[in-house]
Amino acid sequence: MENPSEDTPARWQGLPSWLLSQTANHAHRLVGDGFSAVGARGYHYRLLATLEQSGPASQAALGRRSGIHLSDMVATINELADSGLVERAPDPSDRRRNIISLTSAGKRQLRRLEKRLAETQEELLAPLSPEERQHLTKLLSRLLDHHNRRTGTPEEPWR
Amino acid sequence: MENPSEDTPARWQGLPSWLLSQTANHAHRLVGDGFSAVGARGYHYRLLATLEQSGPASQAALGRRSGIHLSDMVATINELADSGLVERAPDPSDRRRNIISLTSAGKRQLRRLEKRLAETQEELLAPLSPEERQHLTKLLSRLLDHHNRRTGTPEEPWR
DNA sequence: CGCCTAACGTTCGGATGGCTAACGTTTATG
DNA sequence: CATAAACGTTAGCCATCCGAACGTTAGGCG
Repeated sequence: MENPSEDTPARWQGLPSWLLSQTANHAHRLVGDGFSAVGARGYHYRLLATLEQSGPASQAALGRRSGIHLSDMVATINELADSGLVERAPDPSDRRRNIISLTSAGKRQLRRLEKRLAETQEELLAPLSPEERQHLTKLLSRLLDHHNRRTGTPEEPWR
Repeated sequence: MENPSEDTPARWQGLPSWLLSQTANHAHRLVGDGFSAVGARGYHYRLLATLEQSGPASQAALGRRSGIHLSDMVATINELADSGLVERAPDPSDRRRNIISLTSAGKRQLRRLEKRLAETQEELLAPLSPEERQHLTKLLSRLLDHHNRRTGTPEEPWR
């Protein structure tokens, strides 16, 4: 009795929101696998990359720049600090703050993660030609921009 | 001290995997908001839609068709059954199975969810022209197909 | 016929990413 | 000085996706 319709494609499967979610699932899985092969996950990469780019900063500032929620920052920094990839030091000029900085081990880990990430992009976009990849990127960027503007912008909202 | 680089875009933000994930997040949020306005969530819609399309079936069969994990099916059906949108009856010909069927209230709910979903697509794709929407859909479909083939195909794996 | 495997439903729990609420400490501002 | 704001922290929720385990029931095969 489970055979009468095993070939019906289900109508929602053509919806952009569905395609987007599912494709993102695959991407998420690929990225996650790549990261976990090096003992990390998305937040770790985002934080390390933000740190390298912004330099040492307070947790709150890092949260703003990386788009990681403050309450998740705590755990993320704990994990990275436990592995010696990051250092947490009190800010002498403001005792509310911790100053987080990248260690050299952290930099090395970041290099590894970037490598994985690059490989993942290849795997993710395998079936598309270079032009198609570019086109997809452009379309997605426009969508993202639009919605980021509608919702509180994640980057540079203050200026 | 948090100003020196508030304008650096962060390099990962151009990666397709990132664009995909973030855009999907927005989509997910939009869809979820639409659904929750009618007291439902994604799994509910997927199950109801699958039910209408396949007709009554066992939980395992529905799980296969809808792509919902068996262990999540239980809770989903419980919730839908509690709201009277779905009925769970033992299969007289196989005592291992429950036969799940859509009630008329369930059909009505499905109509509502479909309406929301359609509105959401509009909202999601607002900044794109019809041709661009089509192009995006096509590119995503190709990606999804590719990866679904690589991973265990979600639909019709047995045939 | 009996056994063993496989399918089914169920419960429990984990991972990831995103988010809210509360609270104490510290700084800045009116 | 007093009040407001920022900071870090803890605790918790939600949705989707997933794996492990277990008892029950059917089916296939010797």
